Amino acid sequence: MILHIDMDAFFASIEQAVNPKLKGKPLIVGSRGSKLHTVVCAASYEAKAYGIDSGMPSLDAFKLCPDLKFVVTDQGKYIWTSEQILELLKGYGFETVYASIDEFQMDVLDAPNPQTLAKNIQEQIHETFKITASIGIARNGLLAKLASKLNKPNGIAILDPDNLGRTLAEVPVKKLCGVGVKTELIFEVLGIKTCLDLYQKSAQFLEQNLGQNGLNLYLGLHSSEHFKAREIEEKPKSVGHSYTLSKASQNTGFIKAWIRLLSEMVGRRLRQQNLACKTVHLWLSGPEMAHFGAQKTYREPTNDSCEIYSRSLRIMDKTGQKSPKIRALGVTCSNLFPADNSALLKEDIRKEGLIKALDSINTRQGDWSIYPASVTLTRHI
DNA sequence: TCTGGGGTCCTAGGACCC
DNA sequence: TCTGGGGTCCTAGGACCC
Repeated sequence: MILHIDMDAFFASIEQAVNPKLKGKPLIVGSRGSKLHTVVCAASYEAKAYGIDSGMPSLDAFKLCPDLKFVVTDQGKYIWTSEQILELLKGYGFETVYASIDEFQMDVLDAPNPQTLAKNIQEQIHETFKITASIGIARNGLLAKLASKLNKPNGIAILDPDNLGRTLAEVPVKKLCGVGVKTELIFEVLGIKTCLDLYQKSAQFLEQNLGQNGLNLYLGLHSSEHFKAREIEEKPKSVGHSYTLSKASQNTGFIKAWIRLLSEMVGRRLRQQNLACKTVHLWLSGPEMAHFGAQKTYREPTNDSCEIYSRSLRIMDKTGQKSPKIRALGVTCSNLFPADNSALLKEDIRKEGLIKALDSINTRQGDWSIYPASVTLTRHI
């Protein structure tokens, strides 16, 4: 059996646990400082009672509940808590993996009473962190994850041969991880409405109609395979940052300053993790240009923000437009390798030394103590 | 007054090599 | 000059998740 442990309103619950003034209050956590120009990252259960949920524009959330409390995300705090929870779970002696920042899976093998185990885990998490978790139990990861959503918050649900058919018949297929808007549309045409409808289709039927995605869903539902371990320590496959401007801009200098800033942020993260990238991906979008994205792979890996910036600019030239109207933009680096800090040329050695010095100033004095002057342009217009 | 930001995986076609 | 077959890497874009 697999236990899927899903934290309830994770970010919002942590903020309430840390700050007693927020306890019992409707609260949202937003991804950015300007509280009317962001979307809801997490909503406390008090906020959910007003119909607020993650993904909703914060403006709409404030309309539903004017007294809403607002907190800006603090990723460091959430990652730290997530790691602590993983350690706690590993203490039970079963193989446990990280599924996302607020989800964990535990292979409890043939534990005699998984429900009691789940109850103990919930209590220990609550005692330690003052937050709650919902737990799903089933014979594989996909079903366990589905089960964890059935009794939220602070609930336990088990899917076993006794209740599987009955339960799946009540759950819309959209609830299943891997079924998004597009897949749901295809299912509608095929007459698949509930998870049970999907469960009863053959592998061949699903592969014919949905290709690999269909086959994966079939396997996810029917296999009793061991979950795919994804360790928290695994290195990322890409690192990126993006930003949406408050209104579209045609000012090339301003746009370039933003690309410089995003390149700086990406470069810093690469250096912190001792990685370098071969591929740089720049994307731009605006009212007249739904989405322009292009990537380029270079022979030499880099984690120098300046180099990432100039590679981005070369991609920008490919838009073929002189000064396009831009509303949102992003810089992402992929094709990651361990950084090789052994420059040979005199000039490269100097450059490496300079970057190291700047990074150490920012580490000691706080982020953004020192940064390229051109970045200040992002604030002046 | 329009809905952020961080990711992963998959597919299909082109370029190029042997 | 034209033809097969096998394989890798790169790019663009789609779908999905938290």
